Amino acid sequence: MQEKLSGGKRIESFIDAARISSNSPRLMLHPEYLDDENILEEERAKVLSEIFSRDIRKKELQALANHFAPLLDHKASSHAMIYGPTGSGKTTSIITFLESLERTAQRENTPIEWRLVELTAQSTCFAALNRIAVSLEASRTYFKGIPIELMQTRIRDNLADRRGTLILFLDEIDNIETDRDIFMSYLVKSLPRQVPVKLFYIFTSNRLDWEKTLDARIHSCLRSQTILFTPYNALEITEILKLRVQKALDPSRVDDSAINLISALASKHSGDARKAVELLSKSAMIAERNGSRLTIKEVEVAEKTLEVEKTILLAQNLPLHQKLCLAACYALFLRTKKRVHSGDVYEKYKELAVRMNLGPISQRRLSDIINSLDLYSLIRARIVSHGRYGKTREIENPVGTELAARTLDHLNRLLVYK
DNA sequence: CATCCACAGGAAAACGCGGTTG
DNA sequence: CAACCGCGTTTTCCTGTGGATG
Repeated sequence: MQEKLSGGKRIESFIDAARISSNSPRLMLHPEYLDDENILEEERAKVLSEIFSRDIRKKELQALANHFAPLLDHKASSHAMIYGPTGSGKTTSIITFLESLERTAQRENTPIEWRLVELTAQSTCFAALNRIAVSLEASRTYFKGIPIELMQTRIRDNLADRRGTLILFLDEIDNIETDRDIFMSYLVKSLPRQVPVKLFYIFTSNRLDWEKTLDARIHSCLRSQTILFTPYNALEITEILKLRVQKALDPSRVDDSAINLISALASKHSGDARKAVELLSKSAMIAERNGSRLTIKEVEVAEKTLEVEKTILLAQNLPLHQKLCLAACYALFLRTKKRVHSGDVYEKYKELAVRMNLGPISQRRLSDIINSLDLYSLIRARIVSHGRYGKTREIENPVGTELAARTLDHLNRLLVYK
């Protein structure tokens, strides 16, 4: 009885607290401005144009304009190759630019069209052609199993009645893993000859050396202008964040020092604006929950929780064998502390696989899995030679003991052992 | 200096899947 | 329906290699 009463009282106090905090002055007035995924298209454009009007990315936009302006006067131009790390505003800048270009062209009655082809996930030559076809006709996706030539005819037929100029914007071209030479040579050499429309491409890539990985003959055909996007510096990120604060939050409840900390963290780490906004969003959520202002303290907490959440989310969405591999690594880290070797990981992995009644995977493939986990920064692997005692990968724990233990715990609950 | 460990990672073959075609 | 197709994945087979050790 006593228990029940106090339990009931506790809940009542929760409700009261919730009412107080929902009635107290709010920090997040328009949270949708902190979420790039769910923001309305036109609002997004507005926010972006404000960013650009503040002279951010001016140099890059100018370069794009210089490159494509001749098209308006029916002069020749060439393809554009655009490099820059993630979150440096490549995609958004280019889309904004192309929209403006299209508008200008319409005013002058010069038909210029453009299409965005997103190659977000890693894919193949076939999948990429598929996406191009889809972006051209906005109809069904074709599945694998049909010959690649048919795919190419599809694209060609679709372009056959087009005239004027078409700009194809292939975002993150380096995601094409297999047969990129075939793909590129088709785009650059064959296709333009088969269709009446004037074709130009814009490629973006995170990796600076992407062009050099191409076959030399294609490379020489692809006479292209290169434009570089440098990562945002702390000042620019501060500008971007301030804009978001104005749009989404109550600026009087946000400390300048907090914003400065976020941009310092983001610019030091990667110059990735998306990450900065994400951190701002998380900090604001924490501040809102505590009913307090957004200060340095909230940012610090947010950074910590963001790291934990991301690691665990990443781990639980991994394919089965990668989960097992990760579990094996973390288990070894917790037992032996420092470095472990790939052979040890394979043994441990096999043990786990047998416990789960699974046929274990070959060592060759585990080697690739270790590489991919390294790519996600869940482990750090590097090749080290121990001379007489062989050459192996040494695997270290970059996330810290505590987080590894928590992730492992999470994984163990997810995986059903015999 | 040659040796040889303990793997890395490339190449090719084998497999399985989701699809089309006759 | 079977036969077939091309893709992506996995296995098998293999050659390559940095450097401590004898």
